[in-house]
Amino acid sequence: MKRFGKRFWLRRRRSGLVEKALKEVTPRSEDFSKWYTDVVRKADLMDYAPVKGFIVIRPYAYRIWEFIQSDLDARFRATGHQNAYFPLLIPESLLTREAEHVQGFSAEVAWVTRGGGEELAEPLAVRPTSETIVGEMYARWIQSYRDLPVLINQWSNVVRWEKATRPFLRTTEFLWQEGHTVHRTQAEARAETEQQLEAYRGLLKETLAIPAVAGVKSAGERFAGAVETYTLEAMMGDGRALQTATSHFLGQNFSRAFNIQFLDEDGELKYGWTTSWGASTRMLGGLIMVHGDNRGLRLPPRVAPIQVVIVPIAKGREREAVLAHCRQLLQQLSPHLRVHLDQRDEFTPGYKFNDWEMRGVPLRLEVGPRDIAQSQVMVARRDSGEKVAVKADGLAASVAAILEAIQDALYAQALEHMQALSFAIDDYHEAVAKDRRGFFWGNWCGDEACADRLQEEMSMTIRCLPLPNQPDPQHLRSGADCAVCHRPAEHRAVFARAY
RNA sequence: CGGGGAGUAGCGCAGCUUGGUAGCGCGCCUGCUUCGGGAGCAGGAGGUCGCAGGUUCAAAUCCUGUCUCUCCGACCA
Repeated sequence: MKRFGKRFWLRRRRSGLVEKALKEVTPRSEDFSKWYTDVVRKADLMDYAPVKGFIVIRPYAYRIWEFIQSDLDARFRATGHQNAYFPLLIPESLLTREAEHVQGFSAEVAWVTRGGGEELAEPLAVRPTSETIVGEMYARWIQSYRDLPVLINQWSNVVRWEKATRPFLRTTEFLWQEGHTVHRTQAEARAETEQQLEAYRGLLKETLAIPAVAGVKSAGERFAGAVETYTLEAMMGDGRALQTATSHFLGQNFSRAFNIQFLDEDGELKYGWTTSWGASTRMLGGLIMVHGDNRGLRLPPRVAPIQVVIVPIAKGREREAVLAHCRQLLQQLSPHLRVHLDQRDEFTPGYKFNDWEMRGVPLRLEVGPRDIAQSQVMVARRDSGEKVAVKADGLAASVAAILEAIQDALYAQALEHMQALSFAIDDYHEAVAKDRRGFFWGNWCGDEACADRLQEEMSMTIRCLPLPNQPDPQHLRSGADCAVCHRPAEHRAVFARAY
């Protein structure tokens, strides 16, 4: 995707298109990246902070995050998890205890070396994730099999010094939740890992209207220190993949490193089996990139801070009457829905239409003298642009039904998009014909050399080895060879460019 | 971290080549008229030219450094 030079904009200016183009965002099809950065700023989702890679999450975006939080929190609680909070700073000696783990994170850890005006005896790491400090504490808390399982989640911020950052998708500091559990048996820990992946899948599908491919990460893409990493890969509007949540089976790697031992029923001292799982504010980026369009954001009703906006068409003498009517509507709908009445005097209805569309409000009610006279309101859907008259009688029910329909329609559209850009391939070069846009399902021999070749030649990675029930466009073809080296293949894999 | 592009009013930009009083559009403020897809007229406010050094009588403009954004790669949620 290339940027447009001065000549391009000069031409647009002369043609008179520039006025509109300046107010709108860059069309999505024209330059997806530019579109994305335009949208996150113009919809007041974020602003850049003074330090590289840090952003301010503005109230509108934070509200969406809160909906994600409460959804996940409910799911976690329903499966017996509790929230707790562990410290931000981790002593160097703790962070370095699990060999693979340190190696994976060392390059992106920020260190605190001074405090109270003095050099610290031991540098403190700003947590990039909390397995280590959690492990240290769990070792103290766990003595007996009767103490298991430990099912704790924490909502926190973490810092990873990234080289290239993008709003929400990859910021130096980000908000997330990280669950950390300890189990008596391997089977139980594995079940936990899968259960939490399902929780994320539920959030994505039911609340965020985002379909995803569930799978296992290849060894090269695995979380540092994990035995197995499960992932949900969603497809963005431009066909690239986004890892939206991960769930790790950590085996006994951390319990051995941190001495998380328990005396089992049989009198033997055993190491616990641990898991960790997380989802971050990156999901906000995914939400934007999956559903957004040329007019801006499109929010699924379940996470829309404002589900319904009422725009009065209040002109001349009828002004007060219309506003009064709108206030009444607001009263009527507010108990059931998140409704906002746009009473701003300084903007015309047309301006407000565009403004709320940019912010992704799912439904707009237009109320003018004509509607009042006919006992109706005009209802405009953000997802389809469709505008219809709806009877004032039973409006709350009608509106609720339309919101449900929008929620479903957004999921259906996203699913259709993912399916349309999912291809079965025999050889990785076939991706070129599709401009490398989409999920390419092919066989893989399991050799990292093939993954490297894919990376070098195509800038694509192995997103995951899909779980058995996933929507493979061609289903498993036994006996096929690796899409890269054409030796006998052991796995089915999804290849894609990723964020 | 490598390679491109860019930082001038809230937003989008011109001015820089050839140093000499900082501009335009939108937005903002006030007033009036408006209001069914980004309203009109009149008046007005707003800028340490990212930051720090240097050259010069004089720097937005030339030189050096630095910070930040952005795109394409490499590394990760």
